[in-house]
Amino acid sequence: MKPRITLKKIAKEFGVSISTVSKALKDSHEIGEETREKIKAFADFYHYKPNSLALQLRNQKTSVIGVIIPEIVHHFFSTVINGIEKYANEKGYNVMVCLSNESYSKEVSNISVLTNGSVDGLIVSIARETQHNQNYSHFEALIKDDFPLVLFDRIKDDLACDKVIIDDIGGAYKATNHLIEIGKKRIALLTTQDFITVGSLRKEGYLKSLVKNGVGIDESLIYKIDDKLDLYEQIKKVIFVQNPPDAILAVNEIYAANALKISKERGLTIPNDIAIIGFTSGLISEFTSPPLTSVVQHGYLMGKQAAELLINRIEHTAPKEFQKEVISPNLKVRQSTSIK
Amino acid sequence: MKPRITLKKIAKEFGVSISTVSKALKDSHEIGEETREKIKAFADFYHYKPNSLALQLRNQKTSVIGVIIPEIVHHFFSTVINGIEKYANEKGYNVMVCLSNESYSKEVSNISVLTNGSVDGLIVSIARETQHNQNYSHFEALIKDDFPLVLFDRIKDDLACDKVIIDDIGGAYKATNHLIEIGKKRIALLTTQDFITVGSLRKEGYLKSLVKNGVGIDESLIYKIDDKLDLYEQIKKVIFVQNPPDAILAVNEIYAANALKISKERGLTIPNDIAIIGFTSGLISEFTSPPLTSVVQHGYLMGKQAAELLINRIEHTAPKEFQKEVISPNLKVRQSTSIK
DNA sequence: TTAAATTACGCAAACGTTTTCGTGTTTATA
DNA sequence: TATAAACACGAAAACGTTTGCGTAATTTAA
Repeated sequence: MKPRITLKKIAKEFGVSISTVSKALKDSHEIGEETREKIKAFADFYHYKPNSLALQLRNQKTSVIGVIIPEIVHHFFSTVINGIEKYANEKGYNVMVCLSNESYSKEVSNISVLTNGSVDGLIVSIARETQHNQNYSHFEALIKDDFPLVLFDRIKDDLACDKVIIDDIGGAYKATNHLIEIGKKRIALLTTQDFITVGSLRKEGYLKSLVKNGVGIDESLIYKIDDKLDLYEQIKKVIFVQNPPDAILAVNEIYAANALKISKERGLTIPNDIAIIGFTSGLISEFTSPPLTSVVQHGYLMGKQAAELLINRIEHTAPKEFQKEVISPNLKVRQSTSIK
Repeated sequence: MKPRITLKKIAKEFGVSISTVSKALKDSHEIGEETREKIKAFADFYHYKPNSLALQLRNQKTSVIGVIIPEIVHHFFSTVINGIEKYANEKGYNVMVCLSNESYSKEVSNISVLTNGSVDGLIVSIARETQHNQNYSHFEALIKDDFPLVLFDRIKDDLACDKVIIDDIGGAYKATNHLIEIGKKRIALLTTQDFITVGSLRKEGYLKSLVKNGVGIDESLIYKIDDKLDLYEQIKKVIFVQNPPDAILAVNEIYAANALKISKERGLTIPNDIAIIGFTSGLISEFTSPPLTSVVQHGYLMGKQAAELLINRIEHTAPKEFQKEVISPNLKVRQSTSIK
């Protein structure tokens, strides 16, 4: 790479000092008109642009936001990033994305690298492994230093920072209510293992609805999918039984789409024999046949809000108390639950 | 945010010079054992970490890679980022992601911001608007300065830089051959407008296959979808005609999934009445019914290769001539083309 | 004609590092 | 005992900016 042009080089060119050049380029009236103009012309010709590292160091501000997410090949997370990027950009910030790949140690090292001065603040969705081993000391250290931090989606409630989450309980509650309204009684829940916060919250909403509607809770209808085992086989065990459920609430799109596929394989008609709802973030639900009724998650809005909270925190325009924004999901009714 | 601890502060604490502290922390034997140990203990206690801005400025190296893509809410692009991030991380680099949103001016400003010293190199997929107005001067400026640059997927052939692309011609060729092999004759092409490179390349592969197999080219079977108009209505015009095509090759997943849906609405059986293949990158094709045969694009590999080319360029371990890597897509045959 | 005001610029510190090259003190060698 | 080597540390430059302050030279006012 060709060496970039600097104030020093321009200064040498005209035999003036660096400060003269700097001021000239900023149209300071301290510098004589003639000098100013020739310096500006020269700088322009060589496309002078101030080195941002130097500026960042001097100003003690990078205008970069770090984002750490478990994975990026996931419609929900990429939507969130989109929201973050959009808002951050409007406010003059850039975005640095790091992936934890659900790994605790990667999350720790990402945080360590990013907080060495490269970013002004951090937006994080916690890795699965971290949620599992419950070790949040890397976050606590940030908080102790008042480092601007926003947690989203996968959060830890007792960490003292801004947060933005989806009302998972409400989403699952709405969805379950809907299934009950269309006459379903034996509603299976396809969820994750307990340590995944969103999974357990959605379960809570599901249970709440059952109770409120006077439908008995049948623990045998609650299936906890283990991500390490074969998905297809696990869901098969839900559907290929003597007396399959008459409805399924799945905590994500993939579970729902597989449930749909397997139900059809078993010859069940949808939604009459079995109705299906999934939490969604992607496009799959739209293109299955029949299309899947879904709890839609507004990732873009989530990203925007997270960025807003963070930037307010960075720029000290936030209230002293930490905020917790809750985003309500919608129920998008499609044919997998519309009984004529 | 609490002020971070610096060499200067440690130096003051012990009444030694900054250089002594720096050397002590690096276990230099220039510093006496006793001084060294107490400095290290102190630094450790206060979690001293060198400020990376300062290091970057001094070393004239950021170890950050800039990535500019048209959009991120797109399975293909997020897969590519995943590949970039993974490889870059292994090599000690971080990734800064910017979105052009298909806009020329946004692309220009992104490049301008990132090349002001914040990144060591750039990986870019060109915005649609740029491809349209054919103004590549912002790239030419980079190239003139020998700024490390890798273009992927949406490239411009005459720019002198490393590139990685998918063999779109080959992919469409394979797909069309496959349709002909299963006995189809009136194969429609659902493509983009001509200025989108990938669209026109895929068209080329399609035509090449028709010619090679002695199937006549019927221009009326080539449909150029306008992204600004309603997608559903445009595809409807392909299928709801007196004599619909007996096969469709769609240049992306969404076109294919919609074609499938509309074909079913019109009462056509798939694949007997009409076979469908799409270029894919996401998960939709897997969950439609029937699942869609697809040309799969290996975004992860593409990202990895782009990162590899770039880092070699940055670290001067690349050959002088620019490389052009071509990735061959696979044909994943599913039921939308399997005639028993 | 002299004092005051203005003009046009340079110096140097600051941001936080690393590293080369001293330099003064102690220890070892002849 | 004189000299050389080893030891332990500091000064300063360099990366590229910005900015408060100082200061010559010139112009203005009295």
